[in-house]
Amino acid sequence: MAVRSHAFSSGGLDLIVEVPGQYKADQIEEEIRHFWDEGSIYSKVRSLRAGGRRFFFVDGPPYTTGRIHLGTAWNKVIKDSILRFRSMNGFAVKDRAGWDMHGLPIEVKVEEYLGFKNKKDIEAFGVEKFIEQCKSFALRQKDDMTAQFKTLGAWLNWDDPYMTLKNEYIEAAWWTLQRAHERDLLERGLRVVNWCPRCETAIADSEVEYWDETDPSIYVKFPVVDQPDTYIVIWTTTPWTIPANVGVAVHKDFEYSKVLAQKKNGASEILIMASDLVENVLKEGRYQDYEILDRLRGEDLLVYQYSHPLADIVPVQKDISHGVHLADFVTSENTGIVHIAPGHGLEDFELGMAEHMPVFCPVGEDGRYTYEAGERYEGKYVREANEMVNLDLADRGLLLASKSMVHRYGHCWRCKTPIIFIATRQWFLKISQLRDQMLDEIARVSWYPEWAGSARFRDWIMGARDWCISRQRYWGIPLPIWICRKCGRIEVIGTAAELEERSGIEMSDLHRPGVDQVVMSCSCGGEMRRVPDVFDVWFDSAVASWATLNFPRDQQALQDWWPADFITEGHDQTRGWFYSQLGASMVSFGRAPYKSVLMHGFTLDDQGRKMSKSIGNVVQPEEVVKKYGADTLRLYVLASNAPWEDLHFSWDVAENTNRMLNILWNAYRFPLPYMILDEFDLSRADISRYREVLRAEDRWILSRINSLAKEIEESMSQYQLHRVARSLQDFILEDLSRWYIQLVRPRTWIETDDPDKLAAYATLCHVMSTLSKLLAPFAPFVAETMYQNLVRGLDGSAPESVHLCNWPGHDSSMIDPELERQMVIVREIAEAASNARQKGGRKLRWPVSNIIVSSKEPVDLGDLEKVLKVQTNSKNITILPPGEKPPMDMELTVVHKKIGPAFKGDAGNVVKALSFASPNDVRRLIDSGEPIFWEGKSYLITEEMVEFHEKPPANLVHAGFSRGSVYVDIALSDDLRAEGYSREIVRRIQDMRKELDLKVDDQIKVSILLESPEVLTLIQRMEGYVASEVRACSFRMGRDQVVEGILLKDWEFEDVKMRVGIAPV
RNA sequence: GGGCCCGUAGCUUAGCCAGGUUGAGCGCACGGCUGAUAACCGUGAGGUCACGCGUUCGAAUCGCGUCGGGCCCA
Repeated sequence: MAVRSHAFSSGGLDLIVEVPGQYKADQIEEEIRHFWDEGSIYSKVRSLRAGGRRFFFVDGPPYTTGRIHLGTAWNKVIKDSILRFRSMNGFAVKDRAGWDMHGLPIEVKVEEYLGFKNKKDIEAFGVEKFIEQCKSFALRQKDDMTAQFKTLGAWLNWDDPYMTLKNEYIEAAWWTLQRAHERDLLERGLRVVNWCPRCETAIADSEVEYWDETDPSIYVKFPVVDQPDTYIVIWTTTPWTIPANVGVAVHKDFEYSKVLAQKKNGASEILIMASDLVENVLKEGRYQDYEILDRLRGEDLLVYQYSHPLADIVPVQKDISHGVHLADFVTSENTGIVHIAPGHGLEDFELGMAEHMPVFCPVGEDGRYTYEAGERYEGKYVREANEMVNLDLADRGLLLASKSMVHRYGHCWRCKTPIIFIATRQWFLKISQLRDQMLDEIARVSWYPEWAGSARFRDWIMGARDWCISRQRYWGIPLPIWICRKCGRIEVIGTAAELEERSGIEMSDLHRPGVDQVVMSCSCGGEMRRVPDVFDVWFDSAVASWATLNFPRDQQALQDWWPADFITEGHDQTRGWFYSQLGASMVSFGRAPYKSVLMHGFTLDDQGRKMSKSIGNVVQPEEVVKKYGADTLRLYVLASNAPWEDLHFSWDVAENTNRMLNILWNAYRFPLPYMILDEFDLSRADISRYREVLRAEDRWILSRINSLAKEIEESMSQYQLHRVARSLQDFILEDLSRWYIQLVRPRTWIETDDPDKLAAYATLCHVMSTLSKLLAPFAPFVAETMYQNLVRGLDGSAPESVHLCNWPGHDSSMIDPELERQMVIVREIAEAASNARQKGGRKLRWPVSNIIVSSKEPVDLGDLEKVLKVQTNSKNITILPPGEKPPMDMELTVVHKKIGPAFKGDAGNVVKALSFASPNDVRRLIDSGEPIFWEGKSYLITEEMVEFHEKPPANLVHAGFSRGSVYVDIALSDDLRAEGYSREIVRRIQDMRKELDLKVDDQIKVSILLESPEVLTLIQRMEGYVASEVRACSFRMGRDQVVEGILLKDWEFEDVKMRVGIAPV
C-alpha cells in the first residue's frame, strides 16, 4: 500500500492520506514534535487562550539531578494532561516550569568532581570558582532534563522557566525574609541542630537519613556529692557527649532505688537507678549481690548533686554544678535516668533552657572537640573519641558496663556521614506561632483525595515546629541579613534595588561570594556585614508561587494571578513543598498559596517495592518511551490507578496499553483508503446532511462519543485521571473497534455514491475527529496525527492543531440512553449467539436461519434488530413474548425405584418399553390412563414412574445472556449452504488478492476448478455475488475448468476441494 | 513506636464512600474471523476478596485487631 507521508503544512492539505499499517509511535511522535516546533504550536495555544479565565498552575520544581525518573515523568504527565484539558476549555493557563537548583546535593556533586574532602578545600579553591561550577552544573542538568520532559509531550513553559538561581528568584526569597523580620517572625537563636560534620552545616530533619549503626552502649556512674561511694547511674550510646554533660533527668512518676551493690571482689557501692531496672543494670555490671536500701520518688532525687566524671579532664566542668531534673521524655528503659547535655541533644537543650542549665558545647563545626573540652580531647573527632572517653571513665572507676549495640542512627542524606547534634547559632522562622492559622487555611483548600488534607497534612501541621532556615554553605540563596558590628542592629534587605540603594553597590549576581563583600553603614555609624549563611534549600521552592510571577519585581502579576489555582505533587511533599510553601506564604501574605492540591503516589516496581539501584528494579521513563512511545507511557500511568495511589509499574500492562493504541490506529486508518478512493471531501463530511439516512448504529456511536465526553468531564472535575483514561480505552476497544467498525465495514465497500456509505464516512469522521480532541490532553501525539489527517486533511481552515481546538464538550441532544441500553442488549445477544454457534459447530461465515431470544422481561431492540441480524449472520431474529420458550423436545428418564416394586420381574421390560416409546406418547398415555404395550403385555405407567425434562430440539443450540436465553437454529437449507460455500470461496480469493498485494479496487480474472457437482450446483446461483465481492471482471468455474492466472492455489474447506487461479487485469 | 494510604485470579486491577450472587485485561488452553489481517474476536479454566474477631438477616464493602507493602514522622 502506497503511503504518502504527512507534510503538516500550515495551510492544510485538503486531502486525507493513507497511513502505515502499524502504529509506530517513535515515527509519529518524532513527526509531531517537529510539527509543533516548526509551527510554534505551543505558543499559539497559549496566546489563543490569553484572554480566557485565568488558571494559575505552579510547577513543583524538580531538583536538577540531570535525570528524570518514572515518578517525575508521571508527575509531569499528570500536570500536562490537566493543563491541556484546562486550555482546551478556554482557560488562560500560567504554566512556567520550575527548577530547584541550589543546595547541598549539587555542592556535594561538584565537590566529588573536584575531589574535595571538606570545606577547607572549597575555600582554598576559591568560593567564586566553586559557585561558578555549581551554577554551570545546575544549568547543564536542567537542560538535560528539559529535553527528557519534552519527549513526554509535557507542555510547560520550558523557554522561560523559573530557576531558583536567578536574581529575580533570589529576590522573592529575600523579600519573604524581610516580611518575616517585619512581622517579628525571624529569630536568631542558639539551637541544637542536626549537623553534618563533613559538610559543616546544619541540615534539616528531612535531610536526615536513618539506618543501622553499631555504637557503644555504656552505663556510667556519676559520683554523688558528699555521699561517698554513691553514684547515679546513666546509660548512653554517645560517650563523646559525656564531656558536655551538665545534668541528669528522672521521671516524676517512676520509683527509684538506692541499691547496695556488691562486686565480685567483695567491695560494695551504692547505686541509684529506677527500681524496675535494678536487676538488669546489676547484671550488666556483673555485680554479685545487692540489697535495696531505699525507695525514692523521682522528685526525691532533685536534692542530689553529683560531680562530673571527667571534671579533671574538662576544665569547664569544675565550675558547673550538676543536678537532677524532672522530664517527661524519660522512659523506663536502661537505668531510668537520662544524661543531659544541652549542647548535644534536642530534648536536652529544651530541658536545659527551661531549667537554666548552661549550654555547653565543646564540639566545633568540623565535629572535633574544641579547646573547651580540655587538652586531652581537643582536636579529636567525636565519634572516634568514644573509645577514649570510655577508657577515661574506666580509669576513674566510673564505667559500670560497656558493650556495643546496633540501632538506627541519622546520616547526612548527601554524603552519608553520621550526623551529630550540636548547639549553634541559627536563624529561625517562628512557624509554630502560625500553627492555628495554618490549620484554618488548609481547611479552605480543596484536597484530592480529601484525606490528603484533612488527615495527612493536618496531622503534620499539628506538629509544626520553628523552621531553621540557615545553612553554613555556599551554593544557595544568601541570607539577606546584615548585622552591625558595633551596635548589633539587624537589617534584612528585600530586593537588589534596596541593597544597591543602601550600599551603593550594584550586583549582577546575588550569590556568594560577591554579596559577602557588600558592607552597609549602620545608623549608629558602625559597619554592617552580611551573616555568612545561605538559605535552607527548602526555602527556595517555598516561595515558588510568587517567585514564578516575578514578584516582588512585578507587583501586578501577583494581583492578577496569585494564589495558585492548582498544584500537584507526590505524597512525600506533605512534609515538603506543600508545607514549606504554606509556611512561607503564611509569613508573607497570611494565607495559603494554593486553592487546590492533587496529591499523587509513588512509582514502585510490579511487586510494590521501591525502585532502587541496589535491587536493580529501576525502570527509566525513556526505556518505556523508546519501546512503546510517549503516548503509551502517558496513558499507562494515567490509567493504571487512581493518581493518589502508588503505581506498580508493569511492563505487561504497558505493552497492553500500546496494543490498545495500535487498535486505535487500525480503527483510525481503516476507512482512509475507501474515503480516498471515493474522493470524500469536506462538502460531504457534515453529519447534519445525513439526518435522514443515519442508521441506528450511527446514532448509537454518536451518542456514545458524547457520553464519553460527559464522562471525561465528570472525572476531570475530581481529578480522577484513571477514570478518564479507562473511559477512553473502553470506548476505543469496545465501542469503536470491536463494534462500530465491524458494523460499518460492509458500507465502505459500496461502490456508488450511496448516501448510506457517505453517512458512514461522515459519522466516522465526526467520531474520529471528536475522539482526537478527547484524546488530546492525554495522548497528545496520536491525537494530533489523527486530527491532522482527518480534520485538517478535509478542512484546511480548521485550527492548525488539535491543541488549538476547543474541548468538544458533550451535546446532550445527541445522547440517547435508551439506544445505548438497547445496544448493550444487542451485544449481549450477539455474544451469546456466537457462544451457541461454537457449541453447535457452526462458524460465523455460515448463515443461520433464525435466532430465538427468550427472556423473562420484554426485550426491545428498537431499530437495532437489523444490526443484530447482520452481526450474528442470521436471516431472522425471533424475540419471544416474555416468559415464552421455543417448542421443546421432551426427554424422559425412568424412576427405577418406583418401577421395580410395581412390576417386579417385568420391570426390565417396562424400562425397555419406555425407552423405545417417544416421551410425548408416554406423556399422553399417563394423562389418558392407557397402558403401554411391550412384547404382547400391557403395563400401566403412572406419574411417579417417569420424570420428564425439556430439551431444545437438535437444531437449536442454547446459550445464556443477562436477560435470558438465546437459541441459534443451526439447521441448514440449500440456500444457506449455497451462501456458506460462496463465502468460503470469497474468503479464499480475498486471501489470494492479499497475497498479490492488490489494491482494493483492482479488477481480477478468476478461474476455479471444483469437482463436487453438489457444491457446484449450489453455488451456481451465487456466482454473481462471489464475482462482485472479489472484484472479478471474469469469473469461470466448473468441474473441467482450466485454472490459470499468476497465482494458483489449492484449497480445501468443509470436505470440498478446489483449485483457484487469479490474475489482475 | 506513631499518622495516613494500600492488600481482590499467576500478573495488573474494577467493585469499597452509600452492605445484597466478586467483574475485567494480560498470560494460559481451545475455537472463530480474514480487504483493520505480522491485526482482530469468542469460549473456557483460574478467587479462603491478606488473616482474625465483631456489627448485621446478610460483609470484599462497616468497626476493632494482626500480618505484609508504601509515604511521612519518632
